[in-house]
Amino acid sequence: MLDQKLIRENPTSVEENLSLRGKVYKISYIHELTIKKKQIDIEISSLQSESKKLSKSIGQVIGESQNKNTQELNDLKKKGNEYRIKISELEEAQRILDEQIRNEIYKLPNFPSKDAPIGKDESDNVQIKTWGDPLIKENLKSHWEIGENLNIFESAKSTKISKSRFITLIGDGARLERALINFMLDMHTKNNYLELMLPALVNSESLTGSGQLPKFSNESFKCSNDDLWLSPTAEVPLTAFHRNNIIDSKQLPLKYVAYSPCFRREAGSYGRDTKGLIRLHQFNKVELYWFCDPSKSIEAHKKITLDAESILKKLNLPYRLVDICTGDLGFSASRTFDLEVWLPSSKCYREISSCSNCLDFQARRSSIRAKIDKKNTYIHTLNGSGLAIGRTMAAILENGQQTDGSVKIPDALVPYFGSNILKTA
RNA sequence: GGAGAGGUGGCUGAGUGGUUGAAAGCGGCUCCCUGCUAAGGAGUUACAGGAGGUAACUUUUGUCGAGGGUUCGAAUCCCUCCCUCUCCGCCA
Repeated sequence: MLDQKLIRENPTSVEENLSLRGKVYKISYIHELTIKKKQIDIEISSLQSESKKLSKSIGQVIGESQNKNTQELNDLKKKGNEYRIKISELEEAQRILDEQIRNEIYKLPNFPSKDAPIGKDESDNVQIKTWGDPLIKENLKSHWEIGENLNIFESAKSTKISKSRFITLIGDGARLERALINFMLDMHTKNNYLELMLPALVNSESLTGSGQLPKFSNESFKCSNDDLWLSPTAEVPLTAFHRNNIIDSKQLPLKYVAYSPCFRREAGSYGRDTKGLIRLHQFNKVELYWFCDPSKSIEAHKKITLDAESILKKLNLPYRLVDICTGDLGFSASRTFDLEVWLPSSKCYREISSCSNCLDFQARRSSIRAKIDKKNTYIHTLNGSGLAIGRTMAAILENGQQTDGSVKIPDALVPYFGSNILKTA
């Protein structure tokens, strides 16, 4: 959420900053609302002050006299009643205005960072570096072909169980998924991340706090009988973990790692990535998350990205680092580095981690602060996948494939998987 | 799911309509005292927001689980919701 005070006092700069996303944002309406609301806030406060003094004086008069029905008292009470009516009218107006402002302000995305490359869409993203040698050969199999041959996952039965875009992992496939989760959690906890196992169902307030609601209600699954949704990413409960908290600034940065299943409706992506492990309604992910001092978030963003990268390096998977342009930034992000892993069958890099600095955008929505220099200050939040498990498995299958149809397991994973080769039983 | 009991400051806990943001105790902080420690004494100590000031600070509002209501005035009375505990039922 953007700062309401900034919208009220400097609407032009707000519009300019937002327009870096390559779209026009008109905020004159919300600007007027914030001005009106401020006036009402001031008026209410001064009326409350007068009314409070009056009530105290009534208390005094009653205390001093035996007779509780004097003309003086009745006049004072009458005056108090007038205050009460006036205040409640203003409070009603304030409530309506506040709701209108929230409705509007919650739909405004975060400001893009000045450091992010300016651009319209995906095609303007900037490759910062590559790591490893991309495997380029003819007759390479896709991961779903490999998976089918090895019988480690399948879709048809899963479609019967649920619908399309669900998958069942079988035997060594399930084992490999589990190995990847444990491997990543161990790596990150050794690197001073505190592991959390969070609720997979989250309420509307939590989704609003991290930015998924109200604008993207179409992208998550909702439980019809409750105010609960299937969490689309651990970023949601992680942000909500400290909602309405004032964190001791000595504890910053707080670094968390959480494994969670993620559920996404993938509305609007019909026909894309229909095969394999790339785009599913349910997938597993290990998420990294920082709550940090606002003055240190740029440095923290580099670190969280390095921490995600370290997994790809350990697994010896070729990847590249991409600086997401202003037009392609997610709603809550101010700057995002994507890690894209090489998928030889499609001869391209595919996103496997997205590391974002949200500045105080989520902290403001979720009211997460720390006392810094004696003032309660919204902290900065950063999130990054470390990594998406299903896509990591896809990359391992494709990059490790052997001519005999087996798959070489990366050395770092062998202790977790229990074998250095994945082949038909 | 049924029945009952609760939710008050960092903690324990008093407070059923009036100058009460809240007694008392513990804890915290400051100072004093004895060589150090232990013990003791005096004082001080909720939080959040707004406005003003470079700042120390001043001022104002709100807050006793949350949100409404009654009243000139609510921690206290009424309603709704959330949460915790106990018993029963169910259950991994």
